[in-house]
Amino acid sequence: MKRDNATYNSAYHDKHYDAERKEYVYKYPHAALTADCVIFGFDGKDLKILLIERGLEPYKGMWALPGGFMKVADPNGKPIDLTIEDTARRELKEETNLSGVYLRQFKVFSRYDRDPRERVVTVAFIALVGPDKYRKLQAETKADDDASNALWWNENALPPMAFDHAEIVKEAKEFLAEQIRIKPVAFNLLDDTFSMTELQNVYEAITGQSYDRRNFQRKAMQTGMLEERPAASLPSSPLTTDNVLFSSMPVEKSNISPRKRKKFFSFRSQPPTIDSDESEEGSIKDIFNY
Amino acid sequence: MKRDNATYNSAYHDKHYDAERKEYVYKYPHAALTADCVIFGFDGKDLKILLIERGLEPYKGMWALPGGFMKVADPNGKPIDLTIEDTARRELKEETNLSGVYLRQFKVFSRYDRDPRERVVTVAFIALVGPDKYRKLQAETKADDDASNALWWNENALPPMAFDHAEIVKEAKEFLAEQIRIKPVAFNLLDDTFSMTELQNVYEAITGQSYDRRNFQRKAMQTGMLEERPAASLPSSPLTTDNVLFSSMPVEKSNISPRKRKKFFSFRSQPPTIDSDESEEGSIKDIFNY
DNA sequence: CCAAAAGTGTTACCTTTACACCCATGA
DNA sequence: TCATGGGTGTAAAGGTAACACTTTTGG
Repeated sequence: MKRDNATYNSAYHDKHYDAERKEYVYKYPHAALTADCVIFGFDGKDLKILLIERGLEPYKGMWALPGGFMKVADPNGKPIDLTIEDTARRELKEETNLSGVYLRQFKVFSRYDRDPRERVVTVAFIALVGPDKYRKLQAETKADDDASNALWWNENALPPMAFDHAEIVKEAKEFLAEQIRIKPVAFNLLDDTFSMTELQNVYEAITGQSYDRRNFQRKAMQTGMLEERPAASLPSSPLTTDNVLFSSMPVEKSNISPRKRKKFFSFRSQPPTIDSDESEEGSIKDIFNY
Repeated sequence: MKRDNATYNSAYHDKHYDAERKEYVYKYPHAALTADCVIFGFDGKDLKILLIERGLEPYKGMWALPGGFMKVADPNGKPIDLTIEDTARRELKEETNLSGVYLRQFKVFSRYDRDPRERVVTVAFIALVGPDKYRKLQAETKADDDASNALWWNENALPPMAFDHAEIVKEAKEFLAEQIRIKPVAFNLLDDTFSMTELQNVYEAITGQSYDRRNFQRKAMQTGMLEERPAASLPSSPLTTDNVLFSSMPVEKSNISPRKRKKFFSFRSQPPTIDSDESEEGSIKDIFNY
């Protein structure tokens, strides 16, 4: 059992900044670090993934995930204190103008030959975008007609992709399918206010299963995480779009409607918690799942 | 919407190997990449975590997770094709002499100041070790009496740790607790043959809950993942240890024992699959869990 | 011999599933 | 008016939780 990495460990950090030539010199080679985002968008019915057309070699003209390098120092060599999450957030903003969206790292991809230029290790993220922002982004990229190089693709009909991005997308979908079973992440694919059908569509799109409408609704309400939104409090969305199948923010008809109307809900992050005491013994419902 | 990272992207890869000075020169600074392992060991009753006492600054004398740098090229500058997983596996072997154990990355830690020497980003892994290897390792480190710097710690009584390793361990425990609910990872904390009590102890240690013995057993068998191991086929373990509370490999008393005896099981990775047809409609049992 | 572990089954309760009809809305 | 979406309840089946006594094992 040799536990002595002394030489390697100490020497590894031999490095300096050559201020004159503006270069960084290391005793040992370093891989480059990037953040790549698999952005899932929900239009009310289907799941989409946002891809960007590459304008540069390698893989010029192919589609790729938004992403970029983690910056460790500014042009003067001064260190920058941004994490890999910050990097992902920055790329989202720069490449797609998205901000305030759910963002979560899920896996590191480090195959030796995944980038032909140099050794590049990437931290892959998923981002989740609701119908509002989905349509807003779609409208923006459409307006940007000369070089509209960002596009929402149906998650089941993706184009050939650069680097190992097809593999990253595949794993992102698996990760999302796993997460939605055990955590309330679906709400990040919805607007503040949404219909039960939209919620169900999210689940069906991600899991690939279909559910009984009534049972789904009952189960969803039983979680205590949903709050029925009074019709009067529906925010009116001035946004007009072209081909919207499921409007999540219906225009209110001067809020008089004595008849039945579609119900809307919002997500209540913490359940009413009227629970009384905690028992010592836990449920074994989930044991050996999957 | 500015999607043009052209300059940055192309310039980022300016780099070369100065063969004469044996140095690596980059136009942009690169972070160092490491793999750190949270090794969970199960002694038949409790969960332990393996830590290593640092022999070098920084944090000399403190306890830390086994881990090390991803090597990107050999001393002659020739590229090495090892992934971050390979790096974790290598460190496990070098620092603890463990091999063939369950290993899985779970999160990247990239805080700016997590290493005082240079910018270091780490990919954190969990490793799972069953009682056999647990005891073997404990014996080895005990024999190594002059500088035994590797130790199993009770997961609930850990010493102060170097770097941000306390945070990494905390998240590793959360990750493991999440995983065990949805995937059959518990078997990686057990030997090939184990008792039902051991299996239950794993679940109780990780989830922090207690279960009814009979219900647990029935549920476990219903999964179809367990195979009862005939007493005759019990492998005899020549390993002798000092203070073993739950021997997972009982010494056979010349395999004659007309009376009842403790049952043992092994993990059957794929259930008998005598299932007939798949229905279109899926279960909604798991919706909104957590 | 004693203490602690481990084998075993049944019942009540709760959750899940399957299923049909009517009304509202918009084309 | 016709097609589609969406609101609503009940009963049967299946799964979970609670529970006690006896035998075995090891000290």
